Amino acid sequence: MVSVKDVAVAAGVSVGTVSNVLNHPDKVSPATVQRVQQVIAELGFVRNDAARQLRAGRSRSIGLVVLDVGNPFFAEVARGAEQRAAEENLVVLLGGADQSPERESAYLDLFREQRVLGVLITPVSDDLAALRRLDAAGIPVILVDREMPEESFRSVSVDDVEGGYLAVSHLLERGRRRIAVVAGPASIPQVADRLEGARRAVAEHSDATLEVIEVAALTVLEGREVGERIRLAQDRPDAVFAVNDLLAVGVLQALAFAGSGVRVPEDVALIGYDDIDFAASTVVPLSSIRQPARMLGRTAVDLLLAEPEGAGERTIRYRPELVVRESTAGVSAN
Amino acid sequence: MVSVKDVAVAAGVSVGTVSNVLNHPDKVSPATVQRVQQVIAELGFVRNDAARQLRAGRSRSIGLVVLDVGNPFFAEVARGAEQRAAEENLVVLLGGADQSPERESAYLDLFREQRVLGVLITPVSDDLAALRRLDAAGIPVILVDREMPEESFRSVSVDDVEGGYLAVSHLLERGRRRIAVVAGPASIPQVADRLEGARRAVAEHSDATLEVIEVAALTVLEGREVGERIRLAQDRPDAVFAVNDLLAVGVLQALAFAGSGVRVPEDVALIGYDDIDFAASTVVPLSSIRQPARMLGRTAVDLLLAEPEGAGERTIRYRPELVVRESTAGVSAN
DNA sequence: CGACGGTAATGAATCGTTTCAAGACAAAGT
DNA sequence: ACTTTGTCTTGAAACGATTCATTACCGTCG
Repeated sequence: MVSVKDVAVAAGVSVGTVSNVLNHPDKVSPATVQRVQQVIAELGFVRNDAARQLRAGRSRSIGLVVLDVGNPFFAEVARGAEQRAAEENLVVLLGGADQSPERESAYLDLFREQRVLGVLITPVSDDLAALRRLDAAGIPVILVDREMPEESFRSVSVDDVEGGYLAVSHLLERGRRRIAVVAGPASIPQVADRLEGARRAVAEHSDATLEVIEVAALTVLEGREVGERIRLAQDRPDAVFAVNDLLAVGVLQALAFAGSGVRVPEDVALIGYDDIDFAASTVVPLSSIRQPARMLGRTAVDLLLAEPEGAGERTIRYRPELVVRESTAGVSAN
Repeated sequence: MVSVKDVAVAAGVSVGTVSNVLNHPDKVSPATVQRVQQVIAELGFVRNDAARQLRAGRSRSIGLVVLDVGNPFFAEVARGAEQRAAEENLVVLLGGADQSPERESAYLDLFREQRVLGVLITPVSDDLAALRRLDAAGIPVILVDREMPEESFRSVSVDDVEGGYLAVSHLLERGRRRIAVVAGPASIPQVADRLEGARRAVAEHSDATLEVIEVAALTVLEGREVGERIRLAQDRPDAVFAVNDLLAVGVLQALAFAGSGVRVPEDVALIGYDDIDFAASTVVPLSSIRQPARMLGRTAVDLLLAEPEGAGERTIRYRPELVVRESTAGVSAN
């Protein structure tokens, strides 16, 4: 494997000069730059990043740990982070925790060994020890889509309480009163917050009721099962708020097939959360709460790169946005 | 930041011994191991992977470049690769090319600088120069979901010609004769092969016709537009084969909404490709061609890790499998 | 009692790059 | 002619972990 030394010899210059051609071409005479680059091309020299990092003391990469790579929302977040990082000539190491604290922790260890510039993470576990340890070791931690007011971590998130409130208020405005919320495990803070928002909206209408249906995972399949139960229920709700679009899509499939006897939105209105690309194009296009996913990724990188001390915001919170489509369209059922 | 040296001093041993505790604990007396590990814990020492790599000459990571991280099929492939890699204490660097040759090439450069153990890739471009260069530089390249008989790269793939044949044969068996194929850009080899398979199946029935509808990208949105056109067409086909599930879902949405005047599968049968999780739970559950996505990822890693010379297979080809659901169910329309 | 074998521990050399103080050289100024 | 200024280039040190030849030590055996 070709090293700077080989290049130096072949070009008849010192290793220092080769390095300068690579990193500070302005410090080297044009003729020399030319010659060295020629040799580099001929020999097919490629920098050894390990050596470079070793010298530099830190890497040029950022670690990103998300709950689930398969979830389009997080795929979007990752895209945003990558784009922003690329602009700074940095690289994103992407890890999917698949909801498992073990995998999350494995990635954190890895990132530590890699001396990443920082870690962007949507934590699964509530075990913050690992994160604090990173922080203490000088590796900044940025929380993504999660906030912890009492902690010192910087974060970029979307107001989930407001999102939940928006969703359910919208249903109420449409005249719905018997609201069901399909919620994932309450241990997930995003879920808890959206539920809280839903409760607040319902509290504003004395004649409205709220039923919470808890599921084990935020997947299409779980949503489908819940939808099935709703379809067959005696006292069917007239509106459903699913705390994530995957769940909503599942519910929709159970309700909206021909001959189900239930019409969406006429009989049951449905709203999801995240506004994944797919939501815009389900059978009955799905109303949803949009989160600026890509922006979340970009901003997380911004936050990481900002001067660590003082200056910028430490916590950025975006506001979610209601997107109305057919699944909640039409006049009130009442 | 704590280094082996610091640990050595604190534990009253030499750096060599600390290293041995880390890598060959059997060579060190139990008492010393104990003491050193204690100190490591106290000081919060974490190996610097850059230094380790530099010395070792190669890294412990594998590069994976896929067409699109957002596509559930590739998310699955990545999962498989990660699992297998983890078993060998290796790590997968995941890069999404987003269909862009530039991004693909950027990742390859990065992986080269990282001295990855090998690169698993589903190439976007036909420009193999970069891949050959990698190979020449001693970084093995494994093609994923793609095959190039005339090239020397090892590969793991699924027989796309057979898949296309299976799909369309199934439609023909159901009595359909006017087949439309919704195909992505023909420049994508997977697409071309599936189309080829479709042609072969049609050729076996003299009374069957095949219409090819080419789209620019393999997305739900594109599928939807095509579906719209099909719905309104004068001489509507009685069956549609979409070369990927995202397209199929799009087509389905344009056809299968209440009041569209078209029933699936009665009027138009529909089959997709990939059998993504989502396919099983669309409004009209989607028939599809299943590919062992996770296995593809696992096997790619296996291939990479196998003895480079001689011995094992160089090319592994899986067979796709027909999965019948409602979108092609029911008796023949004829 | 001395040689031997085996186990533990050592410390210098090494990987490939970047940095930086110092040197070489030429052009410009006095 | 001699200093000054500035531009290029050099070569050695440093980053942190691993390796390996060497040394130290202790108990055994002849």
